[in-house]
Amino acid sequence: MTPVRRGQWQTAADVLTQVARQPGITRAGVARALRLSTGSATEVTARLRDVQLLTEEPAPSRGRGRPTTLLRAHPEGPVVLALDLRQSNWRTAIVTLDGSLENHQYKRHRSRRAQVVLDNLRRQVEQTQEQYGVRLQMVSLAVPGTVRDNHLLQAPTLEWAELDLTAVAGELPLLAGNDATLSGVAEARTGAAAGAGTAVHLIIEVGIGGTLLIDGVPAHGASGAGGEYGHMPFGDRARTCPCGARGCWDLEIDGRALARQLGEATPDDPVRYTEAVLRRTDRAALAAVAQVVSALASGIAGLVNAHDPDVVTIGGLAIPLRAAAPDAFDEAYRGGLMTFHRGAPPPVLAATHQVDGPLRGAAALALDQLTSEPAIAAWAARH
Amino acid sequence: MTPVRRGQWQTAADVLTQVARQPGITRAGVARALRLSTGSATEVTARLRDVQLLTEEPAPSRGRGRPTTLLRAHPEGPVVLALDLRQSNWRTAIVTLDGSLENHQYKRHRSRRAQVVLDNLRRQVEQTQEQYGVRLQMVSLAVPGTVRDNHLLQAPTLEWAELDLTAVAGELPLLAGNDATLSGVAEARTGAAAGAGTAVHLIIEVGIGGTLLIDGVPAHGASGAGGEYGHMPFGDRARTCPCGARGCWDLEIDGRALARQLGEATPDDPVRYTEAVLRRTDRAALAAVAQVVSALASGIAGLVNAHDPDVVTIGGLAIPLRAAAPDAFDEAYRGGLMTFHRGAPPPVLAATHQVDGPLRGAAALALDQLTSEPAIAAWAARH
DNA sequence: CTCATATACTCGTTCTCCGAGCATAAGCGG
DNA sequence: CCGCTTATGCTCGGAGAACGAGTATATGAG
Repeated sequence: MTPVRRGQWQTAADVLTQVARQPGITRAGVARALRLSTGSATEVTARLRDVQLLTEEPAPSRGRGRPTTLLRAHPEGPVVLALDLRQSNWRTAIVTLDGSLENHQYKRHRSRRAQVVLDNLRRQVEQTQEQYGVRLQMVSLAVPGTVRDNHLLQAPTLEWAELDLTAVAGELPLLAGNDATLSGVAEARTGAAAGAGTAVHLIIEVGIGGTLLIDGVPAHGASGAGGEYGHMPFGDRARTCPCGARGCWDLEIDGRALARQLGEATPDDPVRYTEAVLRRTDRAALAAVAQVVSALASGIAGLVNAHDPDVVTIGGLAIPLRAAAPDAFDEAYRGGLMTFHRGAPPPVLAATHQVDGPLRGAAALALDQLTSEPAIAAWAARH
Repeated sequence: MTPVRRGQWQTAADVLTQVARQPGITRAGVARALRLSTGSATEVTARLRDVQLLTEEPAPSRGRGRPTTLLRAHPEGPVVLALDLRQSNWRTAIVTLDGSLENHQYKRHRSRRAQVVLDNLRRQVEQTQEQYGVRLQMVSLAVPGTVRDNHLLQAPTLEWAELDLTAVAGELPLLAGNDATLSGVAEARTGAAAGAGTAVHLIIEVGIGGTLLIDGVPAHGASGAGGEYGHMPFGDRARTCPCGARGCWDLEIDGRALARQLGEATPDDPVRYTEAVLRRTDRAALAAVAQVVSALASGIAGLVNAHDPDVVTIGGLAIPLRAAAPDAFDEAYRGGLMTFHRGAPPPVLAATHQVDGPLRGAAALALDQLTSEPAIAAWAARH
């Protein structure tokens, strides 16, 4: 075995990163993006073919010139299993090196008990391992809760206790992350925030989740629990949050807040409750919605002041909420901005990936690891 | 001129980055840190000597073995002029490639008018250029205000209007940044947050400034205005901030907040006023301080929830404020944390760089540029 | 004084990438 | 239908960086 030479696979890794980030890119396109000479492009792609990382197929011609090739994942190349665990169902897909998702599956939970669900996920991993063998390199898991070092610390929608997730992947490396964070990654890579240097992503379901993204990379914090914007004290200090803190923004912007405004009981399912309130046309409902939308927008303005993003993306219930009270949103948003931001406030865009967001984000972060130089070098050493 | 070869100076740039980040590091130490073979270390240092970027001097021996050498800036190598503009004075230093500050100067403003001050800074740059010639590669400037693309947008303490700062550096590249952000960089590189992957730095003078640091790099946002944590709506929405927004945290944690608590007029100099209140021992003053400290601590807790930092560093008046009411601080800090953070809350440490922080941070960011591969390659091409 | 230790220097080898020149596969226009 | 244009791919010699093995050197320990 040859020793690891400095940067031996660096350019190859760069090529794979391009391929993973821009599915369907051509060989000539990669060469342009990385400023590779045609000679280098030939050599690098040949090397990647040799070690079963990529194949090439003729690209549909676009104008004059010698046709180039599309870079595709090798049929014997490495894959990642992406899992998205949701409240009532879960999704899986196989991610290949060219960034495409295959073998999409959607399954409902029969039982929501943690052990049962995790066993099902574990079985899925085992099945995938049987099917793909050593090609399966990694498992990437999106979870609706706070994740820290592959431990689930709290999951309000699932109502699970603290939980170690590593068993799901068995011997394989696991990459567990918060679903809101991962959907932010998807937006920043291929969605509404594509190309943004700094982006803030927020998603309302039960409470609010989100993440700060810098060049497409989430600010995951010391242990992966970054992005819990719902627990910043933007709200009324008199209210205590289930998280243990007081005045959390969370309490001001979802179905629970609407119910409070309307003097109704705290709903069991805040998402459905919110959707129901959004269908109402009575004055009280409209006022409650406007109030919640204002709380959302002024919090967003605070985050814009703090982070100066190029763009803010919103997902989940934030989209219909804003749509229901656009004026209240705009007023509170602009009103919460520092003066110098008001000239050209960062746009607040609806997320383009919806249900697929977490899965695609999980896929993207896993591919980041798989297309890193050491991972490529390790794979190449075995072929 | 040879075309830029991919990574031609990459290892050399890595070596210089090490030297700049750890002043006084030895050649053997760099080789260990970068996992270079002894042969490569010999070659790279020789190359760096040849192009007048480094010199070596015998290192004081530490134990057995052949003595190694200290890597020092070359006497004819590139330098940066670091400037720290403060309310009543300004500081300068020359920064060399090995990260050391030379020729420290401290000057009081004769006039605080923007044009006069900027002219003085400009003159300093010109003098430095006369003295150092082409060795002077860049000017790095710390300013007590919001900076965006080398424009000063607002500077409450200086009471200046919006202002273009580029003229200060003349033809040279300018790197202007907020002083609080830069002092955070200093903490993250060589201060209390050294080694932290994610750090939050906060500093109270008039209002609160700060930054989120990821691997020692500040999250500067789309245009360099990131880190304005003082303008997150942690406070009372009834109050309007000079920044244009409402409920800003800023209004709850400095001398203006103390005066409001005490029913006194808004002070002209909130810093001195705060220091005076901190010397008082009457019940009203103690209560006001406790209130402000609580507002500070619960805001910090919110930022910890959001960013999950390894460590929080505080500077300026935040240090004596916390010292004056440590119990109020701890209670509000812990009380504002999400439950899972309470087991091992990130430490809130006093900044170790005090007045030198902005200057050292400005120096560090400038050196990041100067020790980047393209800058090294460009310099080498001329020697 | 000798040995152990840590580091520095030398040199041949390996490997990647480059650029120049040539080859190739399309579309375009007469 | 045949050259021309255009974009891309392939080949090959060369440059340069980094490595490893071997050797040299300066210190401390016993």
